[in-house]
Amino acid sequence: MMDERQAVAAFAALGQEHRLRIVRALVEAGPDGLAAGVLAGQVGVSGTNVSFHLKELSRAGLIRSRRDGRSVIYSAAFAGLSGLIAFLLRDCCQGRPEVCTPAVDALAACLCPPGDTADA
Amino acid sequence: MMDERQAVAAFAALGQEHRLRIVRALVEAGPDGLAAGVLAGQVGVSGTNVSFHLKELSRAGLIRSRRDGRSVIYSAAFAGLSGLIAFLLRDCCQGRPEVCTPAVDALAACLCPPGDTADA
DNA sequence: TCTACATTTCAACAATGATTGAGATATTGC
DNA sequence: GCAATATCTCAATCATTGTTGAAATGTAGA
Repeated sequence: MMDERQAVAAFAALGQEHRLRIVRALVEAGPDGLAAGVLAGQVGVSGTNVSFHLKELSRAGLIRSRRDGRSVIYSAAFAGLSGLIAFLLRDCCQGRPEVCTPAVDALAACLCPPGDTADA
Repeated sequence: MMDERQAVAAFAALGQEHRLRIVRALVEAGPDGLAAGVLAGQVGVSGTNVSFHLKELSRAGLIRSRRDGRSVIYSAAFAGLSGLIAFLLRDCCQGRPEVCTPAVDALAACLCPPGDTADA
């Protein structure tokens, strides 16, 4: 369960043009992810700069990385994204929990495939 | 449909301890909303400061306000929140659109009661 | 091992954002 | 109109954050 501190860090991470583009590119790319250099080109920033932003996003628990040859491949941490949404919308369902709760759960299930845990 | 500029502004607005607390309090409060003074007490900041943050959140389209007597009542802009989530997750459903798309739509429908439009 | 490639670390600067207190505006009841 | 309440605007200060270039690290192939 995500706490306030984590949620603030995650939203702040997304509240930056280049980082939001990175996350969206990774969400779109799916579990296969993208190399740091590819992301730099796609987002339009230098290698140094993309590395800075990727580190921020990792600290916020929104992306994860794995090394593949000389490249580092980044991918979206779907559990982190799902937890963030759940945190924001917790207790949002006054009088209509029968609609909202299943929707949040369905979204979490969709975003978070088996084996993808919240801890990155 | 929310664009990148709006989404960055909205995430940046949520990426601040006091503002995130304000939004969560308003989400929890539901459509009735809360007065600025009540929010200041609940979040733990001065009146001057809560006013600054409320303005930021309004600019980001995440809250709306109405005057009631000498108080100004703020409430969550559920359409804005829903649009933000949809923006973040657009194209998130490689191979499984049958799961993800309905979940996003259901959440939007839950958050956005009839008559609550995105432009605030 | 040597060279090329991919990414990260580091230090410095510029830009942006949060907080505060004093004063201004708007609303209500006497 | 006057006093009290609620909120907002403004200017100044302080802290955080984004960007850049140079140098360091790690990896693959000749």
